[in-house]
Amino acid sequence: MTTSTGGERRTGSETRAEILRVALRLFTEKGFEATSTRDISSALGMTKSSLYYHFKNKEEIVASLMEERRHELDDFVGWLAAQPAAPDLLERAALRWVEGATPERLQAMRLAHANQPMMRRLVESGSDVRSSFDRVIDLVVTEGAGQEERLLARMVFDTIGAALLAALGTDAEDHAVIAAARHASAALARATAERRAAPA
Amino acid sequence: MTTSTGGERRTGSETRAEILRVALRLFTEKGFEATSTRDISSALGMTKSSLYYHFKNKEEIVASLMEERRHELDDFVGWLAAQPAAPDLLERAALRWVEGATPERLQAMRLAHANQPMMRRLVESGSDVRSSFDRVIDLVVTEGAGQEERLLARMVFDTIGAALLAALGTDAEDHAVIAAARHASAALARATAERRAAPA
DNA sequence: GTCTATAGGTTGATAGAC
DNA sequence: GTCTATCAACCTATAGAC
Repeated sequence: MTTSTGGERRTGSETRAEILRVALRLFTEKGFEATSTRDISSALGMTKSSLYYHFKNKEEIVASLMEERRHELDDFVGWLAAQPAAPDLLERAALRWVEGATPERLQAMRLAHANQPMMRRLVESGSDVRSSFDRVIDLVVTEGAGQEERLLARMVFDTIGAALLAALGTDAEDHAVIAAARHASAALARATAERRAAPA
Repeated sequence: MTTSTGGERRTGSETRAEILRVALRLFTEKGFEATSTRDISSALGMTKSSLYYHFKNKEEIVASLMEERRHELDDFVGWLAAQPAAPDLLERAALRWVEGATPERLQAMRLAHANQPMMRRLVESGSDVRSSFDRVIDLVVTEGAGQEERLLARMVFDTIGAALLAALGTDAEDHAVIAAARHASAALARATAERRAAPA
């Protein structure tokens, strides 16, 4: 068992993972720009320079953090693309996405929320989480859908994000966040389906 | 008509408002820490020093930005406290809150979302938007409600936040965001009411 | 792999002239 | 009210010894 407060012995290959763990916490709590490389290294009991042995620069740390979570979404897109069209596809898919949430995904979302401007920069420079989400929406929305319908579909999928937002500053635990999100996804998806069946 | 790109003459009393307008845009786009006082001043066609005539420091600019929006929430709490208890109070109150959204409020929320860590610091140092929201939830939730019920009530009220999150990186306009939020609030509130009537 | 030392630059903020 | 000039503090990142 190693701690992040320094002093413990580390085997070489664990160091990178520990840097990521500490950086994730600090970037989420204080923000990317407000967290210096010194903050990270001293929390680990090492010097700034050692960080640069494991990562090319500061941005690569956060990029690595996000890439870990990237595959989950791609896998989900693969599954979704293989599903036959059906009226309840939106609800089924959203629930699958929400219920598949792991603690790691929640933490990554907290990181992204706490650092929106830097995530935008990261997207512009290559790594792309959001365009994969565009695909999800395309697959789940009726053809020729308008701005508002697409927005609502996004909300059905991102109830975890919404729940995390609502939980900010409270002591709500992960399981409560996920339970609330599942509830919200189901309610929103059903309301959307009813609206399709009987449009105004 | 004055522009933010500099060169135009300004009367003295307008300067403060213009600084706020430009800072709001930059803090939202690039983030508080990534926006230097030089960025703000040069966007206005003045020097950094002039900024410090109008504001004590950088943080006071963003504090001033948030305080502008503060009264809206307090007014709402006043209205809500005067309402008699009723089964549909949650839905009515949430819809009132969502439909009363102004473009200024949306922008302030975008600012807050884009700068979560600095907003937390700001809360810790006095100004308090979130504790007012606690009062809203207290007034709208059944007595002795658990973590999850409170979280869901928060989500019913913060569908604008959720819609803004879903709209990130898209070209969705304010009216579409509000329309989606209204729809979501109604659906979530109704589902919550049904659940109360027939608990699992 | 981790260290010391340091380069090279930006930042928020102040003093004081006009 | 706005300017010029300046500062100390801090930052990311690299070079090179061990």
